[in-house]
Order: sequence, then structure tokens, then C-alpha cells
Amino acid sequence: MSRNPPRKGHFRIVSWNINSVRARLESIEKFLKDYDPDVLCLQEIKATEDVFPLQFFEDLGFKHTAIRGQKSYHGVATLARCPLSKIQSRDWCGKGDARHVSVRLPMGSLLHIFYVPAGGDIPDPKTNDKFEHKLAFLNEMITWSKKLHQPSILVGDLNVAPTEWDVWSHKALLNVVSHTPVETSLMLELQQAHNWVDAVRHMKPEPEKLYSWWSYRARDWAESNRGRRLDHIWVSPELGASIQNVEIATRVRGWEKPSDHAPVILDIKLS
DNA sequence: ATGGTTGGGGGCCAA
Repeated sequence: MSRNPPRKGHFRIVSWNINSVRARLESIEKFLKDYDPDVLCLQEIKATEDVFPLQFFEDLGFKHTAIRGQKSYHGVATLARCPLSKIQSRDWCGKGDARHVSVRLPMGSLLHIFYVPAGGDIPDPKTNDKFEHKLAFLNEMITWSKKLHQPSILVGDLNVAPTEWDVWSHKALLNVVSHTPVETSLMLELQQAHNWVDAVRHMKPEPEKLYSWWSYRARDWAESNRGRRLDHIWVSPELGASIQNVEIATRVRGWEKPSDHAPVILDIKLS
């Protein structure tokens, strides 16, 4: 079970908004056995570090961890088969939220996980503090990206579906938080701030529709297929040519007791 | 236009 990367000539990184790590142990175990990643990045673990199921992951071969948790809300975790160094996190927007952690992989790249604020229901920063927070968070990421000069991989639930091919209906969602023009233009600005390569679109270009999230509220999520691509994996421009394969594991959304997000998978050749 | 579901934690809030 345990082995050292790289194995098939690539390194597999997964980003998955798990919507409570403790509610999802069976799905996680099945996923790890089916997809065999080297690094699993979880968002919305909804657990403090003292109740995080460390032994569960260790038993599955994930002995190296970088966790930032808080009670009830948010929380991110990077779980790895390989050693992680330089574990750091930052308090974005000075809110004290657990929304980010970064690590250095053995091959030298940095890996940053983000859980961007969802932003509430009303897309107006003047009347909705949560939307204001989301915009401020994205702006802070832009400033940070401009100063980032190391080869990096950025993953997470960014809570923005940037293009019309990332939503089931561009028209229906133009005024819905996650796809409003102010958010999608900030997302574009964020990509340009480090020349980030959207790894998923790099391999599956427009106009193919791609979604990573489907609401729990649909009678039949797969049949109605009103999805949005909120979860992303980006890489620094110098790593763009190293991308081997990507997949959004849509079938996982159909498992028993699922998260409302599907895992996003990147296979990359890291030297 | 509305309401639909889930998780955490013990209220309803956030998504």
C-alpha cells in the first residue's frame, strides 16, 4: 500500500470539498482505494484539529498532514503519502478563518489549498457582508499571487465558476453568487496575477461543459445536471507543460451519502 | 418566484 512517489511517472493530487470529513469516512476510503492519489487536499472539513480522524488517514497510508481546522465551519487539510515541509497558513482578511494552508512537496513545488468564502445569497457587497468578504478575499489572493515567485500548485474550492462553460446556464446564473460578473472578472484577474494555468481547462478546453458541484436540493442531481465548476487546480506557468492528465470524478457525487462536490484530480510530472 | 437538502450542534446558521 505504501510507496514513494513518483510511481507511474506522475504525481497525483486531488482537491475535494468534503463537506465534513467525519461524515464522509466511507466515501474517502473508497475514493483513496479507487483513485490512489499521492496527496489529498480537503476543504470544509468542519472539524477542529483535535477531532480530526488522523489515525484513519494514517492507516490508509497518509502519514503526513497539514491541517487547519475550526469548529463547525470551514477548515482545510492536506494529507500525503510523502513528507510535507514548510507548513504555513495565513489569516486571510484577518477573520481568523481556517481557509488556507500551504506546504512544500518533496520535489520542491509549493502546494496551496484554499477554501474561498461562498459569499452568501445576495450579490451586493454593500448589503451582504459575506459577499464583501468574498470579494476582499479574492482581491487579497490577487495581491498575493503577484508576489508569488516559486513554482506552485493552487487547489481548492474557489467558489467561482469563471466562464459560461463552467455553469449549466450562463444566463440563469448571471445574478447568482458564484457566477456574477464582479466575481468572474476578479477570477480572471487572479489567473493573470501569476499567469496561473487552469490545469483542468488546459486538458479539457472550452466549449466542453465542466462541473464539480451539484446542489443537494435537486430531486435528481445527475438528471437535472445543473452543475457549476467551483473547484479548481491551477499551476504556475513553468509547470504547465508537466500536466499529464486531469479528471473531475463526477461518479463520486453519486455515491452513498455524498459531498455536494466531486473530487478534482491532477496527474503531474514533478521532477 | 419559490423551495428544495445537508452538516454541525444543539439555536439556527451556512452552504
